[in-house]
Amino acid sequence: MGAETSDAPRAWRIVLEHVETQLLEGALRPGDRLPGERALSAELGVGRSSVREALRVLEVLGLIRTSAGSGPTSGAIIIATPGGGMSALMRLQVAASGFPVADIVRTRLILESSVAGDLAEATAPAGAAPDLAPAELLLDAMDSPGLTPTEFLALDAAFHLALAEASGNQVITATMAGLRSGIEGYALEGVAAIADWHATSARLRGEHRGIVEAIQRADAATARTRTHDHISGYYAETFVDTPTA
Amino acid sequence: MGAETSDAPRAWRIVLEHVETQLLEGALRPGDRLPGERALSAELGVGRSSVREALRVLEVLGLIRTSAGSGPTSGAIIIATPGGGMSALMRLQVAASGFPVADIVRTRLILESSVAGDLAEATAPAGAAPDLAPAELLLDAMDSPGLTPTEFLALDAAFHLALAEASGNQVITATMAGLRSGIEGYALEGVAAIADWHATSARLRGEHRGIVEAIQRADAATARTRTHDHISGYYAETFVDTPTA
DNA sequence: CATGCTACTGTGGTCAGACCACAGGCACGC
DNA sequence: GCGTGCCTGTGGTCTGACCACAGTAGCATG
Repeated sequence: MGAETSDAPRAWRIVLEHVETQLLEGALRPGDRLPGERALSAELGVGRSSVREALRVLEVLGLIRTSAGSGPTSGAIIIATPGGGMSALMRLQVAASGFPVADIVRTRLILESSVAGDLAEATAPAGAAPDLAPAELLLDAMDSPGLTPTEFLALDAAFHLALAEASGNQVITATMAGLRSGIEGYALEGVAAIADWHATSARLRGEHRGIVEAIQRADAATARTRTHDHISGYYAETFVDTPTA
Repeated sequence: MGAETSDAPRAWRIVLEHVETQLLEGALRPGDRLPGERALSAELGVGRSSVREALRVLEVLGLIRTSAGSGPTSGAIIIATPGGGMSALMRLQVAASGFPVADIVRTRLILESSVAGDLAEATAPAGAAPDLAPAELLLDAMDSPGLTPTEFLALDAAFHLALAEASGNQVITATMAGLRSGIEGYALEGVAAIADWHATSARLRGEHRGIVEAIQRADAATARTRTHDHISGYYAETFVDTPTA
């Protein structure tokens, strides 16, 4: 059977909307399994290839996880891991010149400063402090001598992400993961532009400690400015044209 | 030919990475046409269905636009419209409970307050003011009596987006478009929870004017707090549990 | 009766081939 | 010179086939 004769929205979109509807109705929840591709195909009256195109989209967007074989863990399972989809989106948009790197950095500045400030404010009432342990573990790991710049940057990224996670805001966490992915390539290139990596990494480590310290001291204003300066300082060192806003 | 025997990453991913590489190398730029599906299939040694799965992903992510027929506008053309992909991602993640609505609202709060403040700061040096005309046109449109709540909310969303666009940050613009899409359904439901829509819409209109006024007065602090209060106030009215942070 | 192995079944992954609708370009006829 | 219709190439879709994989049920064996 060829293309639909009448109005016919694209077949794969039918599948996508069907899944979205099921999700909204609560008929499908994280952890549930989708019907098999062949079943979905028959149920919706579209070809299996169209079903697969829709599933591929859902997979890239971090909505489902697919695995072959049989048993309860096989098939397409609803998950909700926004980080992956966000990363793919940002990476490709940067590659396609849709997202200027400077805009990504500016957005990081806004988001991360805010996260640090909120974390500090949440620390105010003693006892209700957010959990910074994961972030501090990463700081310790970054102190280990002999790290290559690449390894260091990976830990650096993980540290910033750990702060976002500590804030408990999943949207911000996923967005930051995506932003970071989008400029990962540039960050690695930027290392080459740094004259004295040893000095720079030492400074970065110190700044990280300073941010955590300000948060734990419940000093929101300092946490914000230190975060801001930390990020803009790094990009000022690696890029010629860096946003200062 | 069936599934690959050896390690073989999934075929569609090969296509995706191929396009991404071409993009990064500059071999493919916005406006360019991708090779036809059949050509790509032959070139990369994968089936056409696999090529299509990859193209579908790129399409949903806002990287390409496809159209049938012949001529220079047919085929898959590189575009970079991040808004669409971001919207799809957010909408589906909310549907799948990956993104709590409260987190989206909190993120809006951060982003939009910051945008308003930056806009005000950019206004400081006379003459270099950002272009708020599109936003003001929307405000005028919102003054028209007889708007249904749905129409009003659409204009409201467009107004907030216009501010983001005025800031010139494409990442923030796209992200805000996505955030908005993610909670669109909730916003519409929320209207029902409002006792006096007439009074509420009048208040919203006034708050919008106030934000623009503060920006034009280059009063960043006021622009920030007014934006913050505007957003959190609206959600406080429509939701029971609204973030106040 | 307990245990280990094997064949089966259902799942996604992939490919090949076919047909359709659509839109531009070209050649022919007027 | 101009208009009309065919031709070709494009995405869009479907069908049918096969493969690799993993769990499971059933059989054979101790």
